Amino acid sequence: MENEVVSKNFIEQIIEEDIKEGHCETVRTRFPPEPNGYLHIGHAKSILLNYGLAKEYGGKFHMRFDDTNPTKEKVEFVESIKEDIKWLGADWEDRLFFASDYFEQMYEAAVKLIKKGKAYVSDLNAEQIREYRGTLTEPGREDPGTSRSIEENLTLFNNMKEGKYEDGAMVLRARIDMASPNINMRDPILYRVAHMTHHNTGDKWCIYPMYDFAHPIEDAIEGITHSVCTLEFEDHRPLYDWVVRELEYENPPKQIEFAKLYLTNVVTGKRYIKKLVEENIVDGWDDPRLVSIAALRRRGFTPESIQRFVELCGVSKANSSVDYAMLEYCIREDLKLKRPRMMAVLNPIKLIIDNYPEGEVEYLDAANNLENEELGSRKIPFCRELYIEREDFMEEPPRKYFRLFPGNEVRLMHAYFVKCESFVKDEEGNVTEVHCTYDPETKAGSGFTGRKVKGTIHWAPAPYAKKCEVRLYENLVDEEKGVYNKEDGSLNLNPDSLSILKDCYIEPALAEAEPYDSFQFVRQGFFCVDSKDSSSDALVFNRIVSLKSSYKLPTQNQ
RNA sequence: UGGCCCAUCGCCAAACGGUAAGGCAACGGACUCUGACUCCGUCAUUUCAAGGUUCGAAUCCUUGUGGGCCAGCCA
Repeated sequence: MENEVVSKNFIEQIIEEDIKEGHCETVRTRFPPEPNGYLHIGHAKSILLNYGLAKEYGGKFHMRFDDTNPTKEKVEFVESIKEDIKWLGADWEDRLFFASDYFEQMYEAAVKLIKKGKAYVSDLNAEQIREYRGTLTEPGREDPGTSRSIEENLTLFNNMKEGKYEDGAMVLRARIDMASPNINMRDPILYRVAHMTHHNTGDKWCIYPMYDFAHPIEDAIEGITHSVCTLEFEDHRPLYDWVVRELEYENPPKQIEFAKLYLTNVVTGKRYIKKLVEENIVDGWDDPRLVSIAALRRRGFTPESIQRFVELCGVSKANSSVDYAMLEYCIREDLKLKRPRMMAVLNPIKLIIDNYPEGEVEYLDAANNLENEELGSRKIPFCRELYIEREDFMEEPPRKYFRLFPGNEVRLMHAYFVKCESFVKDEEGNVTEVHCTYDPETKAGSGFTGRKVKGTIHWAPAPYAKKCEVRLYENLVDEEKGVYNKEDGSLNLNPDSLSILKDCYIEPALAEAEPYDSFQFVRQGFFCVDSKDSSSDALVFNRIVSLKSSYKLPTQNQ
């Protein structure tokens, strides 16, 4: 790991060049979300990228809410966003900012532009503005407002601020180039009127700056050196640079764009998730099948696993979609050595050891994680009646089936070898009991080497095991058909995305598990106590991820 | 059909004119008290295509092709 050669991504290369050439001594980056929704895995990339860059170059990372449009923003979201970013491990220390704290400076900046003849008030309505803007292939036309004098513009803009106009009646526009092939440069709107209470500034303002005007100012005020954003803002860079230049900032920030993170077979669109929530297809924005930060946390993902994932994905300008398997790899990798490996029987069937004395119990020693001694050990009661996984017994086994079947011997993990002698079926032909004999000489830890078995299965002691609920998850959407329906754009939902198993048995040591605690359930995967629906007397576990398996039951193959 | 951006293995992604890293996935095999882990091995004679420049091109140029973004008083 220490010797891992990690090649620099293109942003690091730009930064190193900038430092080398003396454009800056160190870096200052920021994550600037609008508080209008919940964060998801895609935002994690941006957060961790910006935070990581600051750390890597000994710089500072800022948290900044880009709250310039009160019609879309809510405090509820600023709180959830802060919580998610903290959880992810991006520490902004005392550098928490709000774009709205700079409204005064932005207003003054606008006045400055007017005085330079670089901005004017327009009384065109929204529809007219659109008409005048032209199209992708035709240039726009001059706004009649351009003929106003500086004094008149100053007065009008002040009137806008004073609340003398209705929403939409007037806007402030930059004077750039109505014929530019880049539509963002066709006299973009700088300020609009919105009589609306802002979550931070209340009713102090009734004019609000547009993103394109506000963002470069925010960056410049905070001394951001590299303003990292996603690809769709590439066309805005000339405008970003124009604002910074016209306002004559001394250390102009540099905007750099990278490609967003997309995951395969995952739903991130706000509209879609909203619909899923409303139709009760998912259990809120933190449903474990979603990839919002809150959902990943609830599912049992760790910040470390997400950090690693983002790191592994890399940063480039190519639009791409990362395989979900990569995320699974990262969480398995993170939990592998950190978590106890316990036994849980998800789909139980009784196993009776006929030659084990009735009523007797012995407490077996079991290491919690054979690959990490620091995790210690626990005792597991062992007795005559156990539960084993229904899948681990077959009356007529296929080839290469190493588990229990009549006449076959397997190891009960942490316990003894048992040999299947017989089984019992009900009237419908379902196996209800498997009967075995055990060999006392084969006790775990005894050093027995007399013979070997091919299979080791897990179990839970019937009288001592605790019943619980386990939820298994698959992709929310159909992997075969693709995420979206080609006809109407709706989601191709996977009907099996959630399976609830209510009749599961866990070994007694697991009874004390608290919300967010996670474990490996041996041979099954990693599981986490659900933070929403679990209680101490009715535990609910979420499967975070299954273990990899090179064996498929033949029945599953068809 | 205006402008900007992108194209390297199934999926990410390096390579910066000197002869295609790495990870995920997959597939063999060894090991195994998890059919897990670990280990060992396989996996791009070729970089969207065609031309050109060069002793030498994934890298530079040209022309195509494919994909993304832009016509909010959203960010």
